[in-house]
Amino acid sequence: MNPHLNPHPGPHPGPGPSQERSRRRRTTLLNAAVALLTEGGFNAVTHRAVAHRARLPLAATTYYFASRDQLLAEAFAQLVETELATTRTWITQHGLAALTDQAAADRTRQLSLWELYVHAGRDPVLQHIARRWTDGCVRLIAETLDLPAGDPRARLLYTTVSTLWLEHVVEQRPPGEARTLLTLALAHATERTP
Amino acid sequence: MNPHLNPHPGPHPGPGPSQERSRRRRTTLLNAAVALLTEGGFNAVTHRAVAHRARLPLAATTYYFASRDQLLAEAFAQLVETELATTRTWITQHGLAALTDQAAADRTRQLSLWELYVHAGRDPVLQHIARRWTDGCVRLIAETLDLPAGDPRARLLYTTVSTLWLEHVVEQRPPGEARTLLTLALAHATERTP
DNA sequence: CTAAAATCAGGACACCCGTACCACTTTTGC
DNA sequence: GCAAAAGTGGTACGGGTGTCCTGATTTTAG
Repeated sequence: MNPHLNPHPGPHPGPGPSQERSRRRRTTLLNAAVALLTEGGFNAVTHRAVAHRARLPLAATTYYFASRDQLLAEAFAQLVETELATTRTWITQHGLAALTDQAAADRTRQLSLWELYVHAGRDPVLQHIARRWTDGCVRLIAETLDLPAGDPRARLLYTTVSTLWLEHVVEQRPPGEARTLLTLALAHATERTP
Repeated sequence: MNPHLNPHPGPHPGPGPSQERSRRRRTTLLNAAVALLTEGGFNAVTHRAVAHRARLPLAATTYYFASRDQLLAEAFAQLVETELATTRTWITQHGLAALTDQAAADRTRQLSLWELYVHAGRDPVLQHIARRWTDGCVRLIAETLDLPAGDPRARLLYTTVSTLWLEHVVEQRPPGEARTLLTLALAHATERTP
């Protein structure tokens, strides 16, 4: 009776048929979701809002993503990758000591990143993306300081950076204190390298 | 025409009339909101859920709280005070070095606390409650270490504690590494006090 | 070319939400 | 005692949401 009996429509795995347009639409939707996420954060990512942003019909979102949660998870993953890349170039251009100023640059993006990070505490699927974020940041710091992977000093320095980021994004304190604390932590991490 | 023309009904400021029962009901609602918040976090706090939890009719929530946002704000404030008190007694009982184990004790409560903390980045009303949380924690650490208020070492130590808390709550890593990092940070903060 | 599979698009369903309304009872001030 | 104010509770409204269904259209495979 039904023309297609697929319980979950969606694009089939493997080499799909009309991938050209199809994949483009999917990434368009994902980009729209990320954009909405960074602007209005979390609650702004609805099927309707994403579809409208991508100039696609409502059903497209349910067609390409099994559920809103999966859409949110992929958007979170992409956000993490983007932010890691941004931070990497920031470090090479301005150095570690200026890390606190980076959060000032794109506050709204960091805000939604932390929003999803905390939300990962309730969703095991998001949890490993959250770990990827932490590990990525620690690795970035370790590489910059020429420390071996897993060195507790890099790990410790990151804990300070992380809180300073989060506090700036949430509490919007004047950036002076953050800079002071960061240089202090940086001194601790590098003063005598055994 | 209307028996009461109050645009916002609610209990009037000042010494209300039948305060006995009224105030009790209000705190009952607030406690229910906090309970729901710590269990299901954020989205679980709806007018209906709170009223049902408090075994009160739906209209009670809108009667005692101008809006859901205000209810959430008061619940957040109470959660912060409760958590600060809990942390204070924990420190006096187990010491600073065991702070990371505290997050393990009541993970869900800390989770919702951080949820609202991040949400404060989008709501100026919640922002100063978030500051109260940070300041309270730093003050607690400074007092324990006998450092003057505003000493950057206490502030720096808190940045580490904060991230370790958050990471435990979100990523659920094994607590061993957290303990190691905390003692390391503690050593930095206390090794030579000028 | 043709039939099947994939994709598209619009609408509809069922649910939950915050809040407002309104009749009713209790308490308060005089 | 008595009006007015405060408190109470059941219900309804309007809006937004995720998801599903059902046709029409396009693309692929033989």
